[in-house]
Order: sequence, then structure tokens, then C-alpha cells
Amino acid sequence: MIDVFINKLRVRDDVSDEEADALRRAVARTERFDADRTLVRAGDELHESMLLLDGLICRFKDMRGGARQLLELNVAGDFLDLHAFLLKRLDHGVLTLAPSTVAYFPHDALRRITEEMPHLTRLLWFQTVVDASIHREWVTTLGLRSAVGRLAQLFCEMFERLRIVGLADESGYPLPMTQAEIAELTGMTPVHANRTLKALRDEGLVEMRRGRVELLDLPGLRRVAEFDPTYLSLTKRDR
Amino acid sequence: MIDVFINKLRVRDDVSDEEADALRRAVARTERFDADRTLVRAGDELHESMLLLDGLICRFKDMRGGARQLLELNVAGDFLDLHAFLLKRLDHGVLTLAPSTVAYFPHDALRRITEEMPHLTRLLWFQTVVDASIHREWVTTLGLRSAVGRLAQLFCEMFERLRIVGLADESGYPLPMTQAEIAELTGMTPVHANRTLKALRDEGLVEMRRGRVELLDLPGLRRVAEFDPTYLSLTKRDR
DNA sequence: CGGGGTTTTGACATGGGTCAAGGAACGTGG
DNA sequence: CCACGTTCCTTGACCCATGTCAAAACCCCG
Repeated sequence: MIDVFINKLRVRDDVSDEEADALRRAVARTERFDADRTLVRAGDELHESMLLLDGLICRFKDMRGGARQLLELNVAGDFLDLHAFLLKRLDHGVLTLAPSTVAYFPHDALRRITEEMPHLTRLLWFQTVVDASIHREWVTTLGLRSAVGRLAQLFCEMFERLRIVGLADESGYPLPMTQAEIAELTGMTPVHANRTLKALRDEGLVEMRRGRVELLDLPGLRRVAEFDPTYLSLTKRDR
Repeated sequence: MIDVFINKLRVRDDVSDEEADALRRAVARTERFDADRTLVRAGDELHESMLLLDGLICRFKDMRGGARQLLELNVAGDFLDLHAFLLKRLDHGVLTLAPSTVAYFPHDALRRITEEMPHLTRLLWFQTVVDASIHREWVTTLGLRSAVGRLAQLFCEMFERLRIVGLADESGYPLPMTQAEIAELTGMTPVHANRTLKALRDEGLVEMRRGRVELLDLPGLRRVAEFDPTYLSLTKRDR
């Protein structure tokens, strides 16, 4: 049931059967949510962490005046708030963008893992560290890339992240978001997101139709984004 | 010698004497560097992690065309690349902004800690997780805040982070960076950073002179930044 | 077939970028 | 202690990418 996650771990490191079992036993329950549901609000005190099994979810921060920044998208196999195990209170909210299924890991169970299974603990720690790496790349995206570059970067990153969980192929992948949401993620207005999307379409690079990204020219897209996937740590090495 | 760090840990959680000793023993050596030295380049393979004891250091990413994004400032007591323990290869460079002293923690020693000292392991994990939290706030800053807001946010954050290590008081703190570096951090041009600094000065909020930030009106600055320090997790609670 | 939420487009405004030059500060060698 | 070069800061004039406002057009779903 949480096999998406375990398989993703195995892309980067070995996971023993005992470790996989320990993870499976750590799940208290799963729950299904509609699109557009706020699962956690910034500042909530949490006693469990959520793993996304299916759907599309994002983390976000609100600012005065109704503005909202989407911080990161999460796809099947991603922990949404593993860091809540350490922080206890989240600095951001968590929101479904599409109907989603979530598995809950009580912090007691995670703590037991940290007491008894150091290698598995490092694997979990690793997940939070890759997350930070994704944030860093996004800081660069917002600080340095133009509107076209930001969208190109987004589409390249999501391609890689969906591919390792088997949800993307060279032709494209599902990404059920509105243009307004894409704008909130890439730090621009909906109007400009729309125009930028049109520019990418006119150049024959990508197209977004009915919640799906069609990759028309992946190498070209990578060039526009200056995309370098190393920050995602997708290769195997022992740790 | 690494007491800055241990004291900072103790702001948020208890640290036993054995844990403090284990950390002290984990230090292989310390080294001193001039300003403007690149300590690590993106992609380098690392076998130790660095803790900043004194000085000012930043992480950065380069893009084609010579543009550079500064990702985060680091001050005394901060690990510069604890995440390298898990990642092995860094996705970013590390650069001194001022003369700095660094303590080296071989990954072997850190691994031993994760095998034997689960609570201390969680404390280290926690550090990387706060780091991600700082990145998230910066994503919001670049995505949502105006030029004035970005600088105000920067000055508010650095005040809090320097205060817990005893390097800032209500009057201000040292921040030995050029305006060009501030521009690279806040995602604007040096010229605009200069003008924005002038705006903050004219409003009587902050002033930067000879590598020092003078806080003229901290509440006003916080208002302009919409600053909320919870993301820094500066309060004590057990974990 | 009607109506909400989207997407698209146009006309115009503006924050921040670019280019260029002068001035202040500072370290270094004489 | 001064002269000089270098780096950093400051300011002006102009420009462009993106924001704003507003209205159509589209499209899915009931």
C-alpha cells in the first residue's frame, strides 16, 4: 500500500525486508480527500506525518492581503510533512490540488524507528534533505529565472519526480492544476502565467491541456530552463 | 570550542553532557579562511560536514551567464552542509563572505552518532529541517514580497538568528556583506538594492553602514516585512 | 441549455532592470 | 601620513518584463 514510497526509496538505496515491514507497520490509517481541501494549517500541532499515496498536494504560505505562495508540489510517494516529526508545528499549510489518498504515520511509530533502526532513520532523514534541496532549486528559480524559465523548470522537475514513481513518460504526465495555481507557485500573476504558457506552446516546447502536461520538445524545454536534475539525487549510492 | 552550537541546541531542547561530549569528539579539526573563498563547489563529493564557528558564509547556485543566487546566509553555530552527510554531493556551493572559522565533522563520526545516539541524531536531523524551513520562508520572500519587503525580511531574520547566538542586540548587528551580495541574495540588481536600502533608511527603519545593520525601528521593520518568526522554531519543546 | 469557474486577450501602468558616470571609502606601498 | 588604485556606493535617465484592470470566450457539469 505504501509501496510507491518503498520503491522510491529503493531507487536510491537498499531497503531490507525488515525495514520495509517496519514502515508498513508504522502506518496507522489512510484517508481519502477531495480536491481543494486544507489538510493542515500553518501552526497546527501535529502528532503524525502524512505520506501521499495518490493525487496532488501542495504546501503553501499565506500573507496578509490574501496572497498565497505555493512552496512545493507533492506527488505519490512524497512525504508531505515528515519534518513535522521534528518541528511539531508546521510553518506552512498543506492543501490538496486534486483528490488524494494519504497514509498517516504517528510520530510515536517514527520515534521507535529512530530508536531502533539507524539505517532506516537515515533514509527518512534523507527524504527531508532532498526536500530542502528542492526548495533551494526553487529559490534559484524565483530569484534568477524569467517567467518562461520558471515554467520550464517546473515542467522539467515534475517530469523527473513523476517518472521515478512511474507516472510520467516522454510524452507527458498528469498535472491537475489551474493556471491560477501555477501562478501562485511560480510567483507571477494568473494573466502572466497564461501568456507565458502560450509562449511555451507557440515555441513548441510544452502544452497544458485538461490537467495534463504534453512534452512536445523535452530537450528544448531543458535548455530553456537550464535544467540540471542533480539536485533531485535520483541516482543510487550507498549511505 | 563548538559551544556556540551546543548552546544553540540547548535553546530548543535538552542536551546531555554525554551528547555534548560526543559532538566535541566528532570534530576532526578546525580551519580558518579569508573572506571570499569558495569552500565547496556544487557537485563536490564530501566526506565531512562543516560547522561555522565564527564569520559569515553563504550557500549559492550559479547559472549560465554568470548570474548567481545566494540561497541562505550562515552565521556562527550553523552547520553549512550537514545535509552533505546524507546527500554526499552538494547541489550548491559554499562561500565565505567574511573571514570565518569552520569545524569539520567527518561523516564516519556522524554515522557513529546515528548508530548509537538516537536523541542526538534527532537533534541533528532537526537542524537540517529548520534549514528547510528557512528556505521555505525565502521562497515566499522571493515569490511574494516587494523589494522593500525582501530586505526588511532579511534584516528581521538575521536579527533573530544572530540574537540566539548572542551576536545581535536591539541596536543592531554585524553583517559584513556588500550591496552586490545583498542583491544576489534578494533576487534584485545591485542598483535596485541600493535604492531600496535608501528607501528603508529614509523611512527610518534600518541603516547599513560599514558591514553593520543598525536597527532604527524594529517594530516598523517587522511590519513592513510582515515578519513572523515561528518558522525559525526558536522556542523550547521536547522532541 | 445555463452558469460557474476557468482561460484568453487587449490596453495600459509600474516596479525593477540597464547603462553610465561620478563620488566615497579603504587598503597598500612608498 | 600621504598618494593612488580598487572596490563599493550612489544617482540619473531611460527601458522592459511583468502587473493591473476589464471584458470576452470557453468549457465542463449539472
